[in-house]
Amino acid sequence: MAKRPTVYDVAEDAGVSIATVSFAFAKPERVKEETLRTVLASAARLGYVPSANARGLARGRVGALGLYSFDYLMRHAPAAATMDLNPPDGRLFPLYSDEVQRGVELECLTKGYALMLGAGTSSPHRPPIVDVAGRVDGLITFAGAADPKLLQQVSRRIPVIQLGGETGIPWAHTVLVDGRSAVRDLVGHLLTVHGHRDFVFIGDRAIPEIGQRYAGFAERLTEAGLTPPPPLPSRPDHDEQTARSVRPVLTRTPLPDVLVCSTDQEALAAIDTVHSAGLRVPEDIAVTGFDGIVAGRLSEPTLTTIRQPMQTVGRTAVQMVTSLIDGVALPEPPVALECRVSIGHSCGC
Amino acid sequence: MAKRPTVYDVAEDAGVSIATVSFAFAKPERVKEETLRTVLASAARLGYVPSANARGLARGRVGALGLYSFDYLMRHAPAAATMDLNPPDGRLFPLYSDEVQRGVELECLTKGYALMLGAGTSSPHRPPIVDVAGRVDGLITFAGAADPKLLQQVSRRIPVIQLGGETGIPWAHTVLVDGRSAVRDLVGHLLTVHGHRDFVFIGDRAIPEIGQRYAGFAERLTEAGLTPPPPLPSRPDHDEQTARSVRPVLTRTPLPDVLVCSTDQEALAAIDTVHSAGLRVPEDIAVTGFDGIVAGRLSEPTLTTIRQPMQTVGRTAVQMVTSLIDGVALPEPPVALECRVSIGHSCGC
DNA sequence: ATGAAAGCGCTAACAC
DNA sequence: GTGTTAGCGCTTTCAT
Repeated sequence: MAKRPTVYDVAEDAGVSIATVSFAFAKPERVKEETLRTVLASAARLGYVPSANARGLARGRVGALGLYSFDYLMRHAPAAATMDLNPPDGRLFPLYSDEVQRGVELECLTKGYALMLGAGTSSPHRPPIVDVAGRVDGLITFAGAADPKLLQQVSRRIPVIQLGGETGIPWAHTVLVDGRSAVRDLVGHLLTVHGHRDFVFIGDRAIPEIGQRYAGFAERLTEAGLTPPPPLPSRPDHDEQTARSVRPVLTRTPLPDVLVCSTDQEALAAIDTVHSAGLRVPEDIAVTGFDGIVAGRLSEPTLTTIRQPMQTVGRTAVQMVTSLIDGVALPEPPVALECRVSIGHSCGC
Repeated sequence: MAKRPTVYDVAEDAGVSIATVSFAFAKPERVKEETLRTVLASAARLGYVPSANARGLARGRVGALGLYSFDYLMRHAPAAATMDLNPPDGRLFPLYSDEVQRGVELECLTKGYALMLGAGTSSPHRPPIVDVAGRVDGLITFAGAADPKLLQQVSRRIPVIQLGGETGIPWAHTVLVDGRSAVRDLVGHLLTVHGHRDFVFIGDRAIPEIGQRYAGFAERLTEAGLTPPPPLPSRPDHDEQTARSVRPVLTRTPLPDVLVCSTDQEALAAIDTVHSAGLRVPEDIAVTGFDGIVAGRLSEPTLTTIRQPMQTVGRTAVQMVTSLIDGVALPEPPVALECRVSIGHSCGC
């Protein structure tokens, strides 16, 4: 690690100017064949690795995108190495956000962008999201992961794409997913195939995406001549909160037919709650989710859910930011990605 | 995106010098209370986002680590959005490397480092790994993912940690996993619990980690008075190659008792091959793997395997690079992480 | 075809 | 406590 060689070192070693070294790497055709060879040879011998930061500074573009996720990532760590040895149940990894991230990674690679994740030194005046933003040409963030005020500030510097969340925010574009009609389909399945009539919805309608799902739920029930119940409060990242909402429901007589949950994580928590109340899924009560995460396929019973095209969501986001970076306007109105009902055993099928 | 505000803009707006702006963010205590407020207010109003690149350039450290993975990531993408809607079988994601990556991500976050993934502009003279290396303070790479020559070159500039692969390479440190004794345990299980005697090993002994696994295999068989067979050629990322090695084995009379595979991916490919030959696992022949990936728990039958502490591998790597960055020498000799046998149905249990 | 020189945005002495 | 200034390593006109 002695002293990191720079253009100057290479230039001196090759007996040329730093400009020539720069050209040798950037526009080889502008340099005489022989000079090129000399320069490249010196570079290789010295172990020259160009500083992408300096290049970024000089050019005004660094060639990297940023992805900012929830910090509850942190909570999904095995506490000790021995825990890591027991096959995990998928309740921790991979989650929805991980599959989206994978899509982002893939698209970045194909497009030749490096991807910057998470964040650094949380000095009081430089919050993580700002830190990431300062390192990249464009930013993708999960809705709700960062303070909207900061996001807005960041969006004055670089394009920002939000995954999920409200559309129509002037300073951020979003990738849309059509959860509403998928939930309509799912409720239709529960109504017609299973003959369910007594529905419970679990989830926080205040989250825009969940609001859409609830809308689909309510619409379909209304069409069937039923009165949609208000949603029961719950959060995907808070199993105990979900349990608190589910428990009272399980004492009703008669039991409702089905718990329609706004995410798979909540559905899995609900199933746990049902089980610990001594009841069975789906015999006593059916449960459905939304997302299509891996854990839903490892659960007992397997989860009936709605699958989002998670990787495609990530890829789409990358396509959107890179367009904006290149100064290309996004198509209006934005296309909403399609979801699909995925039948498991938890609905009674 | 108009014009990105810089320290100069903030300084002018706040009526101070750029140094004061810099201090306001870096060492707030060194600035008078009132000045601090003024500066922060200007910064907020202008939408100032500090450039991490410029800071990195000036300080000689950027506060980011790099992770370089296999480029066969690219092949693991759903070809179309509709494919993405069908619940995947886990054969594509998450793989071994994804779980390790997760560990790297988590540890980076807790340590306040940003994480740079994959790479960019493959100009002929700036290969991806060099590109990543030019953006970070330390690099983690999967063994075999990059050209050793380039790695060596990079290691002159920043510390490099290799995941798996040979130890004793002077220019790179590696995270060790004790696969050998775990395979010994697994073979012991197959010998004593199932009474197997006729073993087949599938995997490429030339890959250092796999070589270790084969060593454990051979040792344990020898102890039991059996003669270990030579390994059958195979690669984790090449199902057809695995199939070609397995097919001839299935025509032997009598059939071998068990196929001990060097990775889960090869084991899953082997199971497919057995099935398409019209045979059953484990009734006709048992199969075991190594790694403990998610797909092994979704397969039919579930896979008996050896679970690596994948997240811990990633976290350990981060701890190692950051130590090196801070100028702290690594303990000698390196500790090898422990693996554990994970029983599924594919061994006959 | 190659070199000289002016930045890119920020940090860190050092001076006031 | 705050301002001046010299770089950090590279790109990029503009000359030659």
